[in-house]
Amino acid sequence: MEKRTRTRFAPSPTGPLHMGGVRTALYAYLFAKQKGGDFLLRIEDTDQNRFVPGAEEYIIEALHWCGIKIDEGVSAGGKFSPYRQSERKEMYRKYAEQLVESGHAYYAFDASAELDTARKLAEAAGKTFSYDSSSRMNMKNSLSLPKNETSRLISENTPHVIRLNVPVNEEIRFTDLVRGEVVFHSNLVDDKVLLKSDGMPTYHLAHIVDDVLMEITHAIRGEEWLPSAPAHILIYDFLGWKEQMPHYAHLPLLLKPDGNGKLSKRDGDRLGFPVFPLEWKDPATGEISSGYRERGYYPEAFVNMLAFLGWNPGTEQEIFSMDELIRNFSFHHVHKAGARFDPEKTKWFNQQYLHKKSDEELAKEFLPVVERELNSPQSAVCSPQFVQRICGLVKEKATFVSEFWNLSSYLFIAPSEYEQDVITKKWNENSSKFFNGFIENLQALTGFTRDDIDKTIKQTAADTGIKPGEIMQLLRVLISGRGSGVDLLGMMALLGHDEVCSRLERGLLNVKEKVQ
RNA sequence: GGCCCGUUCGUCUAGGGGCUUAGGACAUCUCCCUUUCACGGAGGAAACACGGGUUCGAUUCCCGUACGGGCUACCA
Repeated sequence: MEKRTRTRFAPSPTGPLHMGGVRTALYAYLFAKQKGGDFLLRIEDTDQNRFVPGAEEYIIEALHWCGIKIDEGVSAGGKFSPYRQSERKEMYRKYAEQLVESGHAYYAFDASAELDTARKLAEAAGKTFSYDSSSRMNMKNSLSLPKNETSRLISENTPHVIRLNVPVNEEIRFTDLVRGEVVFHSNLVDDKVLLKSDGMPTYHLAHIVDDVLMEITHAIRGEEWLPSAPAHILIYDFLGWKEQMPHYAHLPLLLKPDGNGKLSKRDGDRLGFPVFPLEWKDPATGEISSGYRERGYYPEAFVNMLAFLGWNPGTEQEIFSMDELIRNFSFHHVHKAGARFDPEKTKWFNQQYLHKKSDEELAKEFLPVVERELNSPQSAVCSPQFVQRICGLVKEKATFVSEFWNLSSYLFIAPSEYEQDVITKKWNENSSKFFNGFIENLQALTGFTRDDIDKTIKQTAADTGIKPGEIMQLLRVLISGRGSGVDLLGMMALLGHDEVCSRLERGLLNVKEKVQ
């Protein structure tokens, strides 16, 4: 029987989750769900120096906002608890020691100052220091030191790490889910630290132990891990875990919209788009980084956009719900090259989702804004029905609900000022003639549908011998104060007979004063 | 510098020896619709990094070069 598919997202709580991280989580989630498996959240907090308070909560909230459900792990619990590596600290030593015993790892006593010296020395010679088969016998470790010396140092509690003993002249190969077969030469892999002197494992050891213990079947992570993958393959092998080793998938990175390099927090500030799903306030500096949620993006749009950064369905469909993404996701369609991020396309996705919402749904979002702006929740113009109709009128012109108020405030509040440019340019004796007649005809009207209004305009124009085109924009200004806006006839029908007539009268009065 | 990964319109990408006049989307331009703006519709401009092979034939396979990215910590 096939093993149950289990993927995990394993971030470090060193700050807010970057959108690249969200995408990694998303792909892992999509794959697990497609296979009917589990998606776990594991927190990799083995570096106490980089721990940032609030980061873990942020990660959980961000995944939740995106609609990525955690089946197991931090915040959800599960039978492999705990899921925070700092709480699993004691479990890792055993495996590191096992590797030392089998000769696949060794104790190293080099102080950080000594390592620095070695690096500087190499640098001066135009080389890069690497703690590996070429240098390890010149360093202070249980391979280079006599046995009794090692025992003495250990018994005296000399600070030490455990390093991987990488074999010489071996080819290390593995199959990556997005890149196919990848080959590395062992001589180029350094003797990575497995267990730090504070007793904490490094990422290299910890993620392997946890992935095996938690029965992870697919390890999905960013491309930055590809160079250390051979070391990981070696560790699985040395621990006797070849069978349990998950399939690896290394995802392409997200690149800056302009210039060189990978997408960073600074690009967002510089180019004015969020890099984070949620707003984040740095606890140390108080600095605030904006988030997609606070900018008014729908999580569905954000997720849809993110899914397409490096993956495509192979068809021409672009709008995908989470369920559709789950059904269609495939590593075969994950692109190998890094993806340059385009904030413009993100807006387009949001616009698509906004347009798909019903007027009723939009009204629910917009009503609180209206009440706040008008400062009077009881007002008749605040009625849900009225707001809903405005949403219908305005949504085609918007990308975010947050634009609705600017696009429609004149429907709630009669204008007190009138766009002078338009009046200056278009107002003449004919207009005067037309509007005098128009107001009378309007007042006599019993019905007030778009059609009724349309007919009245045409009739009045014909009677006064004026082309409708000459007065349409003036009519708009008289009623809304603005030279452009939502569909004019729709707007008048919505405002209703009495409101339109009174706005028209006031507008006319105002214009006549100005013109004389 | 060394090592690894990559390279199709400005951007995200489809395609992967002949089905291609290289398809779609964003952005851009033109027109239509709307007597506004937007939406929508129609159309335009726009790409296989370069050089060698392999082959009857290469954007597709191989090699090299260039360019881009990543890694090169007791960080993940």
